[in-house]
Amino acid sequence: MRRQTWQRAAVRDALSEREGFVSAQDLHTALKATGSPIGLATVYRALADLAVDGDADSLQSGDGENLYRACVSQGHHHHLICRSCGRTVEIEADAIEEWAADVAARNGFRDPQHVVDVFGTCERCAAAASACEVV
Amino acid sequence: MRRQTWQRAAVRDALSEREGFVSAQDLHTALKATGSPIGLATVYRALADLAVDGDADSLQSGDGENLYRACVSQGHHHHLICRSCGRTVEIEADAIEEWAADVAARNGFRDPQHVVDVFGTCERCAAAASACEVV
DNA sequence: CTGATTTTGACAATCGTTCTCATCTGGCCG
DNA sequence: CGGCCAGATGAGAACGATTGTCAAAATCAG
Repeated sequence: MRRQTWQRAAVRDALSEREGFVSAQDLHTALKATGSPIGLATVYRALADLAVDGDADSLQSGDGENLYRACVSQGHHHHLICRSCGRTVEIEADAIEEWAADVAARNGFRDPQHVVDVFGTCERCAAAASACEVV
Repeated sequence: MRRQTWQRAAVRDALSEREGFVSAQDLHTALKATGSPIGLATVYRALADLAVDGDADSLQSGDGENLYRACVSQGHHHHLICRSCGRTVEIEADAIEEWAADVAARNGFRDPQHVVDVFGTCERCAAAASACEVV
């Protein structure tokens, strides 16, 4: 049975306060900053649990970190992620689901799962970045 | 300028002998097994170079490893990967490219990049696995 | 061949994550 | 209410993949 502890609640709350994906380390740092004596290992465990329960989404950043995000829609969906600020838009695409299933089936693969995420630079960051670029 | 060394060639060859994705560590082990005194750091560097040059594809496995694979088609494409044996099928999907670009544009995101990979269990492995399952 | 420059490789360092284990605690039962 | 016990916690060690360091070796242009 899964127990109700203030640590889990703290992790869940901290996660839902963020707009985009956060790393476990960041979340731990943030929690510590608020005075929580929560342990790093606990944050990892809580996040893993949330991900399993479908309350959070996880993906791996390019540099070997696991990122987590509180999920609004419970079902299967994908993300459009700003590579600069981490802001995230949830997207649904039945067409993709079908395509993936179809491709898998056509090649004799069973139990298709897919990783579909789109990265980009959101308007806000694109504007900020172009101001700095040495064009 | 990039110099031509037997180590790079060895890595490239070892990579193209494999049918699916391999981790840097595996490749290093395999090379060592053939008697090469090649160093681990060198394998990592060679793989990173290959990936940059477009001669190899890289992706991250679920458990924090970078996997590499010699690429047949040079252009942009995706993969259908057997989660059990690592066998890989290259797939192209213009529809996906368009969809990704469209989604990005509709949400005001610039420079869309996407991660689209399908994992499954290939026929061979599915057969092998079902034989073991405690149904 | 020679010299400049890149590459190599052994090993240490780093970084994210997981494990260990003693301790604590939530939730259920009497 | 009090006790019990499996599950949860946390400090720190352990771990595994990757990257950095730096002297020695190898490559290539002239």
